[in-house]
Amino acid sequence: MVKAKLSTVATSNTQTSSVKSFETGGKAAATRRRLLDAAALVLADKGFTGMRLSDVGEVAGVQAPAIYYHFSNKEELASEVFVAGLVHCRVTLENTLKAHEDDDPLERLAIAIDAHLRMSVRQSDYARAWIHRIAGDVPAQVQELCQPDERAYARVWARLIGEAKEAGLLRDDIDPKVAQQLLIGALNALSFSWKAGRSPSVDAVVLSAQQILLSGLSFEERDWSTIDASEASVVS
Amino acid sequence: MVKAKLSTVATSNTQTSSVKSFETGGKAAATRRRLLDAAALVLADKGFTGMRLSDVGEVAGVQAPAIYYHFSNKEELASEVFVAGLVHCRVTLENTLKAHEDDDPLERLAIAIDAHLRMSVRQSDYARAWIHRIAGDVPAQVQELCQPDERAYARVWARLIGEAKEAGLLRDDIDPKVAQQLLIGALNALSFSWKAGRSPSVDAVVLSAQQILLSGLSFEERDWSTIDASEASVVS
Amino acid sequence: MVKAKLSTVATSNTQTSSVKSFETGGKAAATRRRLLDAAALVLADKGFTGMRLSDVGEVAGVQAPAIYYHFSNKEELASEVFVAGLVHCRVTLENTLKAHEDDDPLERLAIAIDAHLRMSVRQSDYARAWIHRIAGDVPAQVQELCQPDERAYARVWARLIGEAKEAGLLRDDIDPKVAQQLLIGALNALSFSWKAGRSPSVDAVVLSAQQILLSGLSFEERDWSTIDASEASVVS
Amino acid sequence: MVKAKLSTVATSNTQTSSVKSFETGGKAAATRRRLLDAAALVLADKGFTGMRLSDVGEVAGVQAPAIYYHFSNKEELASEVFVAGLVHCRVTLENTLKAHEDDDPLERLAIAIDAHLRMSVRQSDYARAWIHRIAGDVPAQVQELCQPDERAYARVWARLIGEAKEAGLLRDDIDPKVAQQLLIGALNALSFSWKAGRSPSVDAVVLSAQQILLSGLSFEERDWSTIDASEASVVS
DNA sequence: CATGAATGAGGGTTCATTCAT
DNA sequence: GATGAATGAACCCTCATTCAT
Repeated sequence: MVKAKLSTVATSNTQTSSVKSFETGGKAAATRRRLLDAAALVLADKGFTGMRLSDVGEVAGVQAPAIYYHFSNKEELASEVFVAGLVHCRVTLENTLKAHEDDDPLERLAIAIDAHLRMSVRQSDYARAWIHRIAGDVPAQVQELCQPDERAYARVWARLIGEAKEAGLLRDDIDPKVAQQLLIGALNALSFSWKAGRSPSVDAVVLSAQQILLSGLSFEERDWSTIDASEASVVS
Repeated sequence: MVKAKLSTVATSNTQTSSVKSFETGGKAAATRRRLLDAAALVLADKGFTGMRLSDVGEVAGVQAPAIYYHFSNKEELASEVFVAGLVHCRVTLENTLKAHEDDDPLERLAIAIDAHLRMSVRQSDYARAWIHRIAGDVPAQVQELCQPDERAYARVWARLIGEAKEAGLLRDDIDPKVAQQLLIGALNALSFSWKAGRSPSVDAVVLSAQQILLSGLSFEERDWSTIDASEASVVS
Repeated sequence: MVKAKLSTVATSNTQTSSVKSFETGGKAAATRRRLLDAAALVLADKGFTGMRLSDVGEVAGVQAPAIYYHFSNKEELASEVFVAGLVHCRVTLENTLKAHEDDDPLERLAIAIDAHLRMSVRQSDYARAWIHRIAGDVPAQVQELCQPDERAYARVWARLIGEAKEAGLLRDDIDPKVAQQLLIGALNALSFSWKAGRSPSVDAVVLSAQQILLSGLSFEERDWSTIDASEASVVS
Repeated sequence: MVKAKLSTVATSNTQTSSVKSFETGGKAAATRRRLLDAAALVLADKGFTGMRLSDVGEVAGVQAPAIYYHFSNKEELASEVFVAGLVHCRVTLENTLKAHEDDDPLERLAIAIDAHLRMSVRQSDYARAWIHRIAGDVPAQVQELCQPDERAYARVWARLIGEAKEAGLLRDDIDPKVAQQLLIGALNALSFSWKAGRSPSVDAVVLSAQQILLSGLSFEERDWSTIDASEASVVS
């Protein structure tokens, strides 16, 4: 069984697939990728329990048992999708933030909000897949496999909020943990409910979210409409 | 087959139970209630797909097939739970707001936040059940049955936000629809991740949420720590 | 799930089934019995791995999933058949021997040979089922469940051989353990290859087996043709 | 597709392997042999139904599909193993007996018992494989392919017993057919249950078996402990 | 001569659902 | 009003088998 590194998969979603046979060398890797993509798509709108391997196979253009050539079971397939999504989001976020290392904490938060929203809204089923995973329908086995990456992703946000707090930019009476969960929850809800065509533009969503969340977190009054992290998110 | 109207069930949860045998007359209604309670509990932490009728039966103290005497299928049972939860939340919210009709829009929002969080965190499996339902694992049939009540609940919040906007209390550059989704999403995320004992106190969560969301939505700077809707939420 | 005691099942095979509803009270017990009978039949000529639950269901007159109402899985079903067979054989053997407690060891061995052969050849699929189990195709889980009863059955024979040895009736140079395995193996082979109509009569098989094995084990020269345990084996 | 005659394979096992690359010319034949050896090993302790081609491949050091270059399906592979085992046993036995042509029938039987036991216990997975096959888990197709060789092997024993009977050495009241099945069954049971280290020595097993079976078959009282066929069995 | 990749049939098992009692 | 017993659809997964390379 061929097993590509997760990081490859995680970032691959944003690349054109026309070069796959050149880069990854071989049918297996391509099929594996298609299966992950398919699983991400299905997970994104059915959740783990609702995902049938036959659906995944159909989307990927293979029979269901072919999945077992590439993954040892449903749990492993789903876990890899979740992990790939988490890693993709975190890496993208980290890269984006690295390009704004010298900005002040609030601006960095604004950039993070921008990046997270654009990723989950526009780009990847992987991101939507793991956002769904919050429902308790994920078996313990999968939960364990994802936990390290979930924590890693959460730590990025915790650090951002921590920076703001240390800089004295956070309102009093705000519990940082609550702030963090509220923040991520709010962003996920937005990406979840966002539907192309029927929702405000992504730009509008991003701007509103920044406005509300940053003014909410901090005393500082600024105009976030000039911040843009979109060029950075292309990096990955 | 005995079949109570949905509204009966929905609102019954807000009444004292001492009169149930008088009003609804007997064993059937009692079992029906136990099944709804059981289903709410199971839905709250397994979601629709993850809920097995045998689990519901076990919690309710009956065999699974007994469910079919009271509900025509799994979908109907779940729908009634969701609707009951939605109605309960909406009615409670409306009652609470009615007691603060003369307060200004931001205070009313603060009260709504308080009420919503306390309901979902502390009180009812019904509320937690429908909050979970955001995951797409609910069949279309169920979705349709719940839609009217979902919309009704959403309208309460839409009105609150609308009032604030008309009063000129909302920041510019904030799309009201986005604000609404962000708000509810943030609250649901908080109730979702809240775990007795391991999380900050409910009071702390409420306060932080109010602080962030209200300062985020409005230019006004206030201290929300004095607002308390808890006496109102006891009404239901 | 209704669960009859094994001993009931074990001995039930030799009773007329016309009274089952009177004795065991209920459809479940009857179906359970039919399933065990069916499984015994299938196991007897396909072995564990070769047994399909659909076959068992068909023979028993139910659908395959109905098996799960009575047994928790294939292993449990098979184990119960094996154990029932073992218990049936052992109990029958013990009862038969009890009726010949005062006979000398060789006569008791002759009686045991008679009983074992008649049981496995003529009466029960259960006996044939566990005789087949010698093949290694039985999962460890099943093996463990049967081991106590296998050992108990083996001990009966070990005791018989031990008695003969202590009475000085066993030839020198015969290892008792080897003798025991040879004995049981020989009997099982005979029951295995025996086919109604195409083989010598059961009486002839029994007589030859006694002749060979007892003369083989002991110096004593006797005529075993007068021994008959058949009346005893009706006991169970 | 290269397809060696069965007899080639069957007898090849009895030749020294130092010349194989010369005689059979090449990689294909070597792999074929490895596959048969592997299949014999797996069949010996899992039986036909329990044998997976992937297991065979793994033992042989090739992938499962490679089997299809050498055999047309699972049944053919197994049949060749069985036939090879049968032929090996028969040829060895015949050679051994040829060296004792002038001995009296009982001595020849003693030698045969010795040879059979040592072969199955010590030497070959092939022998153990076909002994297992007595379980009915072998499909009809395989059964048919093996039948001629099974009969041929059985005839060797039938002849030995026939000789004894004609020489007046067999007890009365012994059916020759029953004697034959009892004999082979007993030997197979012994080889089956024999486990290196935890069982009596092979010598002890052989001696006990001879003692019991020969004294059982015949009136003659002898001491079989001096008979030894081991030098003959080296022939093969 | 062998592998990589995939297929298709089928097996065990789960679960919503039914129906007689 | 509820249970006991069973059904049937569907799911995950295994394994013999195929075929291009």
